[in-house]
Amino acid sequence: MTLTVLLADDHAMLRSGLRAIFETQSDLRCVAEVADGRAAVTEVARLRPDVAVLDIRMPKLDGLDATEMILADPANRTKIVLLTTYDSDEYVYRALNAGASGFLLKSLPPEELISAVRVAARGDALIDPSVTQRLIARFAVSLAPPPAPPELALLTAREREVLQLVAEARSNAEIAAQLHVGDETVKTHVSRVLAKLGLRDRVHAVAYAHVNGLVQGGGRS
Amino acid sequence: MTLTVLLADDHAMLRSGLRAIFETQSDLRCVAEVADGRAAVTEVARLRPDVAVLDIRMPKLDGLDATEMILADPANRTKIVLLTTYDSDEYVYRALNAGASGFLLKSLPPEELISAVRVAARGDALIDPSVTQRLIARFAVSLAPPPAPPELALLTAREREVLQLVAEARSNAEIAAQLHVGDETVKTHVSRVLAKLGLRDRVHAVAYAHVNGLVQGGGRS
DNA sequence: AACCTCCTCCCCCGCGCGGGGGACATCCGA
DNA sequence: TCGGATGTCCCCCGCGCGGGGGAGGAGGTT
Repeated sequence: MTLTVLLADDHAMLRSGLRAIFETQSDLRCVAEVADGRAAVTEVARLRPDVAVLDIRMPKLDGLDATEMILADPANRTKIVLLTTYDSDEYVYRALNAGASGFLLKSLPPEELISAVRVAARGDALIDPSVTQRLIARFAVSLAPPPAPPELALLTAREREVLQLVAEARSNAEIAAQLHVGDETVKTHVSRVLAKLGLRDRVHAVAYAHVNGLVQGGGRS
Repeated sequence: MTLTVLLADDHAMLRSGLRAIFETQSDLRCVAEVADGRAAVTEVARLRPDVAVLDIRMPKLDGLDATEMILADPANRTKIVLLTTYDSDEYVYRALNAGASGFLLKSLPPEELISAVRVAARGDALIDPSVTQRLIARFAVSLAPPPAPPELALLTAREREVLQLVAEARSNAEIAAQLHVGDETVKTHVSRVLAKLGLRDRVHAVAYAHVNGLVQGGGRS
């Protein structure tokens, strides 16, 4: 399986260099070279390469805008690896938001770039280590799971357990069976949960649980 | 300049394997091997290695807790590289929050681990590509709404509208008022939605909507 | 014209659900 | 030792809900 690569950089010399590097790898094939972002977008749409390596600083359309345009079209399956000389936080932020699969500095050893292309092609992502450090510091906070609302502390362990099951749309009878208790017991627990959390009915309970991240998949965010 | 490394894993075999790998590198020296997290903490404090490679699953104290304890002491300049077999999001979150300089899966090729140790030693950070991808996805929440399930196409515009409101735990009467129609109409819509989506009742509809990201703040995820 | 989809509204009927009570057991801390 | 919290089970009652029908009108295609 050979991977097709598109190269976009406004310096012909750098393009030749990268192309030479890629050609040392039997499984990589450089199918296009372009000198600006607009050409990158059109050529990606035409050739559908597996990976596009884009410089950020380019004429007409910079690498970030090109990334956004390429990934905005769901017909494109091309993975984007961005190259830059300067690792400004702003660049990184936009690149990740646009959905790039790689953010690398030009100071990176060539063999790392090769490996990054393969990583991107298989659907994973790679960020330059010097950037990763700052990224961790800055966004570890934003990964924090939604804070558990304080009123949850009012619930007993059993009640939280029941709430979990209610959130999964289980009926009282199903919950009773699963917990090996009578359904009247479940009704009592549910009633207490609703009273303690100030919810009207189990429908509100389901929404509450999902909004507050008490359930998996839910709520993605 | 030779880098000193501490190795922590509860499997002696894996330790030996990693040690052997490190010893192929002239600039790396494995100064200690420990089998649990508590020993890792004390040995790091005693030996002050440049880098500590910790397995996450360890007796007494897991790698994450050990990382937190080590980095909590400002006297330690040791960088932490975490190893794990499973890349649960919870692990990643805790690792990054604790300030680890590396988060790698054991499936990683050995030479990558070597390079990760050097990266960590110079103050940068490296995250396993397969994890990075999800990290980016989570970071760029706005651009990664969960793909809408195909059966949603079966719904008419009105029905989707009603489903939205159902997902927000609105009662039929409330929905009727908001849409300025009779409540019997709403009942019809809800019935059609349930039938088309194969859901038993509105409770399931609420869970469905949240799981599939039809509501804001659903899922966490 | 006939036909279809969609939105709208109406009927009856059964049932799960939630609130209002109460009861009895265990465990634990005052 | 007494009480409080918790978990378990039971009663009755009202009601929102969902399925089963039916029906009319608007807007579109054939």
